[in-house]
Amino acid sequence: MISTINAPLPTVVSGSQYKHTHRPLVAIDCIVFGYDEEVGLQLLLVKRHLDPEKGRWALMGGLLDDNENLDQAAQRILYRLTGMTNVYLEELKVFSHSDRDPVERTISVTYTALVNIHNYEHQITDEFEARWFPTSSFPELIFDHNEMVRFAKQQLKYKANLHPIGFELLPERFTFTQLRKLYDAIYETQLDKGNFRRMMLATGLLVRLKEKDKTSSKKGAYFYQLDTDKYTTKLNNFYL
Amino acid sequence: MISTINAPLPTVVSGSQYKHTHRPLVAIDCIVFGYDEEVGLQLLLVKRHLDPEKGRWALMGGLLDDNENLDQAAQRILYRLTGMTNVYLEELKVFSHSDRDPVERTISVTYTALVNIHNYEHQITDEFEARWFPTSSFPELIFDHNEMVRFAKQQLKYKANLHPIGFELLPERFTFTQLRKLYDAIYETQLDKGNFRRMMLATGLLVRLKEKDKTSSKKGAYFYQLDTDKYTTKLNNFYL
DNA sequence: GATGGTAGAGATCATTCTGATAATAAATTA
DNA sequence: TAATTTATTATCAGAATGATCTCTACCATC
Repeated sequence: MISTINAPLPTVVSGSQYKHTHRPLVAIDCIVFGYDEEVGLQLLLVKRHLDPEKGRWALMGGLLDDNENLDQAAQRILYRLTGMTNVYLEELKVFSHSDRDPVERTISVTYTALVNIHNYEHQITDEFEARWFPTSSFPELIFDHNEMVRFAKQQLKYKANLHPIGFELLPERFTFTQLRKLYDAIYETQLDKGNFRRMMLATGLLVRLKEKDKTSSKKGAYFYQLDTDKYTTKLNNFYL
Repeated sequence: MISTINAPLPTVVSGSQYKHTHRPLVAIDCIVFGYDEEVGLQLLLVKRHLDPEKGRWALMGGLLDDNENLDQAAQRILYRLTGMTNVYLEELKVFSHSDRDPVERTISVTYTALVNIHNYEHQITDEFEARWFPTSSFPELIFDHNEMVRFAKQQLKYKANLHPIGFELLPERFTFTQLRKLYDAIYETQLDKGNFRRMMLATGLLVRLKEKDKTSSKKGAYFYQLDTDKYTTKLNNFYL
């Protein structure tokens, strides 16, 4: 049996506050994945700017403020530490081990995002030395941030299986080879060209453009583009 | 652009605390689903025992204490309000709208569980008037608890699609008809008998017993039992 | 004791999906 | 011209799926 099972229940209201002494800080940590064809799947990190562990690499994190919910806090924190705006962040999991932060009891709500690195090339600020690292090799992180990243990577593979996820990571126009290489990076494998093409086409989410990409082949590969309408309705209806 | 995006970042450490004034309460709310062949899918609720909204129906909720993480808090709270022990609780989502609790800023981490009602028939205490309600019609709940239940029901359908979930809801020995009726309840549909049997057998998770259930048929239906070893390894390997 | 009802347990069949492999197409280079 | 590279399409066998039907055991009733 767990040790705290006999701890007291919260007591009744006094005035306009609950009688409860334990008020932890609530933090948000953002795990942002990007993709680059040269270096593969990438993870965005910043240098921590406060003690303890000042100067070490960490996820983009901050504390929940008054008058904002967690989604808003995640947006704000990511913006203040990296300059990125309009990132689609999704709640991942709460990390709440009682001494995960040595300074003070802090629980952390993690958020994940997938972004196209090159869309933010010029937007990312240098203030906190935000930098991309390959997901296969990045520095040791503070606190339990390593565990957070491990969990997020698992979740990414899992979701990519079910959702036609990952378009966020590519340029607006892309070839099948580019798309397949992205999936290869996520799964750390090599998918079959023909079958991958058939599978992706079967979703009906791709629109073939007239132009071809001649950079990586002599024949030239058609550019494709996401049918954003179908894509959003598909994502939204997924839970039905 | 969101309104709080220019709010301050957390400041540096002073002594052994972060300089941050906003310390919300952290609550846990448990959404427990049960199943009964007579009445279908059920939801466990308790009468709220403190103001405001005292006496109204609510999810089993409480506040996070020192020296416990959220998983432990969820176990403790569920035990103190219902008497249930050893329930497999899973984190669902954090609800954090800044005025979701009128008394004081409180964020709530929700947990879900699936249990076999009849395993807890005698364990559930009367102290907080815990009661089962059909998921199709239960009383209006306090705060944002209705929204929490809605979200949990969606999630349940979604997961039942992918995982061979739901065995928690049945007695240890069950017939195919019982199992199918449970899935019918979750999906609010009528699945085909033959195909359902074939599908479930294909998972290799069921063991046929020698005995038959004669209550609902003259011929008698074989009892089946979950191969718990295979089941747990399957669940654990799902994220790989 | 023949008939029909009921619920369990399988069988069958057409369709689709999937993985693997091969064939074709278009351009470049040796 | 032949070889090479990458893109694209075709083919084929096996698995999975949905719909429908058959068969079995038992009971009730005429």
